[in-house]
Amino acid sequence: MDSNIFDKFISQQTLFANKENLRHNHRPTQLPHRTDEIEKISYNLWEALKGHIPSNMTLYGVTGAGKTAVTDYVCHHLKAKGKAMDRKVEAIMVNCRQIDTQYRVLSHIGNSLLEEFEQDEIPFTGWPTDRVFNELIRRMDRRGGVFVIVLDEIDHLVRKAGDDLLYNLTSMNSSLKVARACVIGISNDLKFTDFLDPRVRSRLGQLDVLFKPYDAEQLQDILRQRAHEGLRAGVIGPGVIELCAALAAQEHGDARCALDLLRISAEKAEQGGEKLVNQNHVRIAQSQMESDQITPVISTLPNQQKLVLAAILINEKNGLRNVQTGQVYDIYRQACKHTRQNPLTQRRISGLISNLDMLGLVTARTVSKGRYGRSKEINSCIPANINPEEIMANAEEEMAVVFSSTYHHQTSL
DNA sequence: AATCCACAGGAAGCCCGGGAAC
DNA sequence: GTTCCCGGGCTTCCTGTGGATT
Repeated sequence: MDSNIFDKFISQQTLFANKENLRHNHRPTQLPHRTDEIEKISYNLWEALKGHIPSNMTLYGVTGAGKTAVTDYVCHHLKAKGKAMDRKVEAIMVNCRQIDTQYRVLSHIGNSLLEEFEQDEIPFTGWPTDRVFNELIRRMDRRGGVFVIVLDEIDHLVRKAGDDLLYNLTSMNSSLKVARACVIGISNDLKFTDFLDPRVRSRLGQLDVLFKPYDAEQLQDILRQRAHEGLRAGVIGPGVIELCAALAAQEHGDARCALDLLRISAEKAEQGGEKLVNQNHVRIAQSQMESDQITPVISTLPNQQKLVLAAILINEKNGLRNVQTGQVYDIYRQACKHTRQNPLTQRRISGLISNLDMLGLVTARTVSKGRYGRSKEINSCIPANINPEEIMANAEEEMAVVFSSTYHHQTSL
């Protein structure tokens, strides 16, 4: 008798009706508590269907407040209506966290406009940026119609690469002969326009939409609606939705987080062969999510970054909190000596620490200690249920040796 | 009020690897 | 080949700074 390792999963009954519906990047049929925002955005984009140029927009709000989902939803409807009305309307969404330089954004948009018969992709490097820009203009004109360019996580790009891109994109209409374009910027940071050139600021901020974070009750509605589409009827135990919503509400009302919690909880219940998702599954899901977020980030860190992180953790293991940059640098130098590497400069390490801060692995607050200088107070934010040594060990063997030897060498002092 | 610590963080420039164009 | 451009990692040099101490 053949037995296959997958057989047991086939016979196991699933709690999901359609798991996709519980993913945060899924486009649901409706978005509860966002009717006003949808109304504002769609009213503006309605211009595109009339062949006019819609105003540029900026959407603000914390992560998981539904900015991306709403935009995606509206753009989807816009394109569908454009097709139905035989109007040329194109919406292009770019995530500026992944595509985070001017060159890459322009070439990405340009390449998404490739006609089927065309082969000439814009190369990922090599061209001068203005040539990429001109090529983009050419392609847009050839296609014609109105283009809605959505730049998600735009604050990230501006911080990193400046506002040249926004300057170029918002003044695009003067270069375009046939086509028309408008820009929608999506930002997690309310004050990101402070970094902008005033001209760009006024052009981009023609229309602002503020997304308030969801409160716990609104999150419950969202979860119920998604659960209705994604899970089988009656598999949710008492208090589960409420708990997911409450936990996510603590995380500044992050709907993305709430959905992940619910989905992973259901997965946990299913793996356990249970017919009902209970609150305990939510707790398990929550702790798994914490480590799932952090583990891959650490293991893919470049070597030097790992060393810096190791230096911070070594301090922490010795019971030192609120460590200063200089202290971290000292330990880092020792670690380099230990592994016979050339240490980088303190200036660079300072930058790497800020980097770790942005990744959420540590917190680095700049504080002034008066006479005793101005520095960063650095603390790790790696949850207790994660063993950093293990993650480092999973990464590269060389690095593991570095880490565990410095780690133990230090702690034994 | 002046001083001064221990850095922060900007600016400029170098070097490298990748690629295009001539 | 040579010469151009982009972007990332890094260094060097630099000016700026909050607030305890003098």
